[in-house]
Amino acid sequence: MADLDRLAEMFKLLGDKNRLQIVALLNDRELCVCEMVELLSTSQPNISQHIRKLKDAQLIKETRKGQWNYYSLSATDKPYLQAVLALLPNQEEKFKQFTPVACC
Amino acid sequence: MADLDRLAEMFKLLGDKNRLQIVALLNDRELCVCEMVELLSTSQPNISQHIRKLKDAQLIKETRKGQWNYYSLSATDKPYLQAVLALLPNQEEKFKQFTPVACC
DNA sequence: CGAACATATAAGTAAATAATTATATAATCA
DNA sequence: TGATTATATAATTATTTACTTATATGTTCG
Repeated sequence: MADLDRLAEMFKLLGDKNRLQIVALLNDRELCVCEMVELLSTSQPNISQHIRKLKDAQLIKETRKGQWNYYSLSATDKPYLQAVLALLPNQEEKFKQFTPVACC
Repeated sequence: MADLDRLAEMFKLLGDKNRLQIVALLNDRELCVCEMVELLSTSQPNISQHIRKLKDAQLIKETRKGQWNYYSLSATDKPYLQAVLALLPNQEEKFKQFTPVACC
């Protein structure tokens, strides 16, 4: 596949509000699924499915800690990704308003 | 709309093979519709519709020259766009293989 | 072991999107 | 003016995508 096509694939992946929000949050710190559910106010399966797409594209990686799956950005030195991360607005506010729920 | 949402919108717009190709080509030089039809090997209405989306988002601008509509990148100093353009692979090869058709 | 919890996956549904086909508009030129 | 060319728009169809609901898997802990 041509460079341009792969770039389009990446843009498509990031061209979703929820997925881009996940990437932006992970740019600050790693998170488990239930934290993302809280932060994005959506359902657990919805988060899990977006995560899978990001993982399939190797944008994020998973580390299990007990019963929790934590996710973090993977290969931040990967071509393109660094440039994209630089565009993301800071997510401090999101975290400030965030009161961790029982699960995590 | 939040910064992040607008960024997602832009990624979605660029997350299409054909539209990204158009932007990449326009990064080299302005083109009329029939040239894009040739270069992308797709139908004229298909090109026109992608162009409309790019124009609505003010990524490209139109200048009519006689019966031809030429398009070029608009406001290349716009936030984000410059960073995105820097990621685009060079399109020289595409132009080399391109033999302009009767129309233009 | 079995209940409770965290997460993933599968199946189904609804909405959005791209592409095609058909038609309209606008400019040129004989 | 009428034919031709370039392009836009509208209508339709097909595909893709996101989301929901339901269920399965894996871990912890009594």
